[in-house]
Amino acid sequence: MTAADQIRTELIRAARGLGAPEDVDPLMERPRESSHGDWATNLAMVLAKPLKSRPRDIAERLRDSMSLESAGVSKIDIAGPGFMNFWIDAGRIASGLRDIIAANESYGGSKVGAGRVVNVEFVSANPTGPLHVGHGRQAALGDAISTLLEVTGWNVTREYYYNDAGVQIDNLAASVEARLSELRGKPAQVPEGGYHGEYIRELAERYNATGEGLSVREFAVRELRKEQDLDLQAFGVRFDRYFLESSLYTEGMVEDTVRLLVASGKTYEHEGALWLRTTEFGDDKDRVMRKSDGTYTYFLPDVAYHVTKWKRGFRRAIDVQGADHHSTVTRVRAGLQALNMGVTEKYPEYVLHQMVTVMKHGEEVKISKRAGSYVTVRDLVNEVGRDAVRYFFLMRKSDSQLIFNVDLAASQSEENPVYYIQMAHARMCGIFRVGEIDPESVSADNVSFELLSEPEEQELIKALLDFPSLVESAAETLEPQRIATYLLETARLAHLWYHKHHVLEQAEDVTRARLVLARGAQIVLRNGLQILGITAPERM
RNA sequence: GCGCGCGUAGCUCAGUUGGAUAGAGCGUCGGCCUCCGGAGCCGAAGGUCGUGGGUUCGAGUCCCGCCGCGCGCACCA
Repeated sequence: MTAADQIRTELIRAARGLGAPEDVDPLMERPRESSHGDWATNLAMVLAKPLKSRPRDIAERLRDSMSLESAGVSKIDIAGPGFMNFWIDAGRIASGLRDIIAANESYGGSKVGAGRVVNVEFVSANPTGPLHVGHGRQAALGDAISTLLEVTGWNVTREYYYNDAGVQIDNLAASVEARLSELRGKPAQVPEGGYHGEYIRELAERYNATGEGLSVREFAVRELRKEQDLDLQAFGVRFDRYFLESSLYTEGMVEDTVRLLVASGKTYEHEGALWLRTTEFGDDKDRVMRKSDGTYTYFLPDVAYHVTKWKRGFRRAIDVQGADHHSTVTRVRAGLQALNMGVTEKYPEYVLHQMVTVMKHGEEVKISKRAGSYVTVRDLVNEVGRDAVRYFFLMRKSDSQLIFNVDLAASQSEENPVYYIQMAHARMCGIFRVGEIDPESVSADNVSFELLSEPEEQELIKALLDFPSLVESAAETLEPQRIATYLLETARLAHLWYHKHHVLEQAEDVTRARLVLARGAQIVLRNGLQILGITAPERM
């Protein structure tokens, strides 16, 4: 049990003694000001109303009835409007390192997910061209969110939905056919809404050379799926399942969904089209399901697809998408509600991300050679490396626009946050290498933790001990950028400590204690990077 | 026009889900340093948190109006 947990328990006991409600749940927080102690609670202010007393009076009575020697509390102050500030012995704080060493790879994780299943769908690009930077942001986000859920005890399925049916694929096929026709000496126009990138020409050439007995359409989709898989591999993202939109048609799920929606009475015919009353579920206008030409709009297969998620047992599903798709949110949910099959209202959850702008030498980069009108994920990975691309995509919260500074991402200097964090980890490894010590052999037994009392040591240790609660809140809010920010700050503290205090060649008990701290920092930095899908090199 | 998102230091952005005197990096100014692993370290200046109201012990954070920017408003995805 951590010192904070002990204080909390004791606070609850004391508060009940004063007649506080049964469900009293004190909030423990770390004051940002060090003169406010190591832990603080606002409990006395919260209790002011129910107990009909002044916060400061309540705080005093709480203090008087608490016994906190075993938690290592050395002082309690009452400050401001009624905050209670707790000071903990330096040695007691440092002894928390024991948990880090013991947990090792699993430090930071928890079991709050309790093994429940969750489906995380991301990237889901149309197989109509190479992946662009927006897909890259989704890949980094989706993968990090998945890992966050995994380390907090969820059973995650990473899923990719291929829109391999519908109008965009028709456009793709027509575009390739136009280039093919050119190759064969008959000039042709790429159709309206078609694709113009260099890769379309390449596809036509390859089809012309081999073709392999496939239609242009089949060939193009197959080749582009292969290419997207290579992009994702280069980025280090793996999926557990690929779901093909076309299978929804071939297995009759689209038809089933239409039938069930009609049966629900939430549909009507108008001007030859079939509409769904999505306005009954919060949409601003009703939506067409089946067009007057008999084909379906995209949103119907989307609903059918999410029905399969529900039927496959996923009571929780998360979709990571670009914010330009945000209008699908109410529609898909409305469709699921209209089916009246018990799907929860907020199903699926959405993580929407804003646009990515790529900057190089102070100017916006808009085109790639192969894709023509946009920058691809592979361009970025080739230029700055996988780790930097991952970090830069994850350093901002998803609903902020993101400027990707290629020059900074590529630089091998401490101004580059990825390099800075990895360097901190490598430095910790360097201590063990120079000292010829196997880090796995570092033990917290018989260590004099009170020797880790330098301010830089205490700051670093507190940051390391905050890691598990940070991971939990990042997982709960689906916000990996919190991990990115935390790692940068923790790396800074590790660098500061490293510069000021030497580990090796000190008095033996000092060296032993500091090795435990170096080991703790190494573990936390490594585990944090792992959540973001970034490597933790041992030397740089 | 309607919907969603964003607006925090000169620049790029954090802000633990409502807490105390709003933080970091870069840049600027001043001063040290050459250290297990590399130009690193210390300090200073810099703010009406877009704006006007509201909610309460307490608001950058929640609610409403306005301004600015982005995205979306198809029988496209």
